[in-house]
Amino acid sequence: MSTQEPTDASNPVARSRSDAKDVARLAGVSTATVSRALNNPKSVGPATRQLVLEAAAKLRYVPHGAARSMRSRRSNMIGAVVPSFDYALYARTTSALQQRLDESGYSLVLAEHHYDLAVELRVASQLIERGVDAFVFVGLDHDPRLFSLLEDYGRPYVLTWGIDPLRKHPSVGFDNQAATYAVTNHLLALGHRRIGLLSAYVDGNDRARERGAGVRRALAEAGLELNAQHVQYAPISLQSAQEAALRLLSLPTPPTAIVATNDVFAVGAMLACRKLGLVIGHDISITGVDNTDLGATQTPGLTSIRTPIVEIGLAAAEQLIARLEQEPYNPFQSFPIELVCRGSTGAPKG
Amino acid sequence: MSTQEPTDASNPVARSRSDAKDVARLAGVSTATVSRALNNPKSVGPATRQLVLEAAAKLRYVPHGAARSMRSRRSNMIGAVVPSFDYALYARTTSALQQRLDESGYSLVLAEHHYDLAVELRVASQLIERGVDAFVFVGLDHDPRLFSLLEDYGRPYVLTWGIDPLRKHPSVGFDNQAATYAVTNHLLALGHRRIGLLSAYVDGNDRARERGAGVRRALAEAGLELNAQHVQYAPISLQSAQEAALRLLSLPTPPTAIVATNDVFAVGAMLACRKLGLVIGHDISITGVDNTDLGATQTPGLTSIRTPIVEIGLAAAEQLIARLEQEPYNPFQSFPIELVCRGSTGAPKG
DNA sequence: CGACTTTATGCAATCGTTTACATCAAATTG
DNA sequence: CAATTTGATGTAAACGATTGCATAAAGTCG
Repeated sequence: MSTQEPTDASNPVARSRSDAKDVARLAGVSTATVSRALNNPKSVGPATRQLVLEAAAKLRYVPHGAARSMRSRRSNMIGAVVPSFDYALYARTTSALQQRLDESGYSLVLAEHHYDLAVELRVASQLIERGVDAFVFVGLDHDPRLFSLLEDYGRPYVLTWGIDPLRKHPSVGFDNQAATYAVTNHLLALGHRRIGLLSAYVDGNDRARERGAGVRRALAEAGLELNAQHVQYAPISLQSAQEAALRLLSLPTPPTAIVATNDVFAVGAMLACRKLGLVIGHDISITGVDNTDLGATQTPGLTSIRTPIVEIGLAAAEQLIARLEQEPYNPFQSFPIELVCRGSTGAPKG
Repeated sequence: MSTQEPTDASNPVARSRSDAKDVARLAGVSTATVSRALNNPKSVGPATRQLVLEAAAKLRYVPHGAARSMRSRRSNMIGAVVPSFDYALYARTTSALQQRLDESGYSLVLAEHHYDLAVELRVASQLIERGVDAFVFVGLDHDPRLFSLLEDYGRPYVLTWGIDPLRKHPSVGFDNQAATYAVTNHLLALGHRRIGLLSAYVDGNDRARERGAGVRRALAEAGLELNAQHVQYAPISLQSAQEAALRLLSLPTPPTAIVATNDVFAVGAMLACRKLGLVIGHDISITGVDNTDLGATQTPGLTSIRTPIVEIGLAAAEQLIARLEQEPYNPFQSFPIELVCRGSTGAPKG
């Protein structure tokens, strides 16, 4: 080891570790050559390279990333800021993202904001401090200061789960409005006329807003409209979705079908129906969005929209990697969605 | 800005940003004072502090973490290495972990190893390179070289989802064996004698191994044993669990109850039963472990074991923070579990 | 074979903080 | 009030890589 201070007992982290100097000494070369042998192998002679590689292996040398990123201004870390992990969806997208990044030697730094755009701004700044090279965000709604920050610090980013209609911010996703438009038309075709909407809060949540708009558009085209009483908002949890659905179902003239803006809400609604003894798919129809296992395994199965959960993660990773490595990339990527019909929808009872 | 190079066009990351020198200049102090004002406020005069804070705010100063961790040998990043995120469980634990870390100013760096301990070793080394101060791992089974690496680089760590029986490695979790022991006894009490086991592969997976052992122990105490034919192993996915369950159920004398080592397997088994037209809770009983929403919302509800999913994440975070800040901590923490009975279990048909 | 190119390597500056040490003014004390 | 302590600030040396530039050795060509 380079330094032999009396092992710094006050710091539980720092410890003996071999550095480039140690490797250089053992290999009988300079630290410059060590760096080159490791990062740009073809720039050193084959014999030297071999020597360095062996020395590095023998010393179990792990380069000091902070030192590297200080000089090279790159950390090889990507930050992902998602609303929440409890929501299995973002976990799956993030998993795909992480895998793809790992393949290219990048690590993922993760943060949640729990649907609070101010928190999002704060954690993004924290991640810049940690040195992440680029960002993945969820959704199109963000604090304008977030974009200034990213601009100031020159950090590439990509928005996910939606496509920026103004084509101002690179984004990968799909048409959220089309998702609920499709399920609503499906319900209309079955004969439903009184349709309820179970939605996440729309403030700062463009996905929820668009999904609500999809319902309204489909209804409008059928000459109907969404009764204000037939709309309920709730935080994303089974429990609160269930409560919200109960409110809908206890109305004097309850809807014959409930469109939920995601599968969690839909399953919450199913719980409410079971509690009330309603036969799902017969007494009432329910639809979700995202086609998760949670919905698919219900009895009856939940009619839903397959969304590009994994594709979004992969595409986001690939776009950022391409940008960081100065390769061509497609800043706007939209994936198709698909209606998946299961037993939770049927003709209205009357 | 300190440097005014012709904006380095070859690097998509680096850009203009203000540094401590800029803040120092604007505040009319030295960089040392800037650092002190920001990190150890009471070590500078109140007027100076104010001046520095204002300058920093005006310049939207974000410290350069790499430079800091280079000098101070701390990155304030914690690494979490989990098997997979697709499995909602680890996502929830990680979410809790992330939140608790965030509260104390730490960031979470994430990696998955997909049940491959060699990959785990590789990503851990990668995270050391990124400079993480401490680690969270899942489970007790690890490559011995992982521990040498952590030792060499002096990185504190905590194992989760199990308690090291040898008390060698700090760990927070619960008694996995007790979980399946409890459900098996529940089934035995209902009168079941032919019990099947649906398990994850046990290689490198102590949780699965222990959960299998719990079943065997309960059976042994009842003078029974687990028929080799009645054990099926599968990767963790609904699809493969369903297939494995179908194999169990197509035996000449199929089990009257299936203990799954987790809820995903159990729900997979439920799908298999539905496919065969078996009435769950009557023709066959099924149990899971972890008490997830996926199981709880099935019809009938899945009998399962509530495990400390969130508690583990919080405790892991707290232990590591305490260690990093040289405060007392409890290296071994075991949480209670609880049997949750629902409709998926009942007396055997015969 | 001399002039010139190419290739491999070393030297040393540099990245942006933190922090030990030096300095100086103000406050405290016998 | 001189001596000494205290507190606030500045100076400059780290931290461990990367990389532009210099240099030396080897290869090329007319």
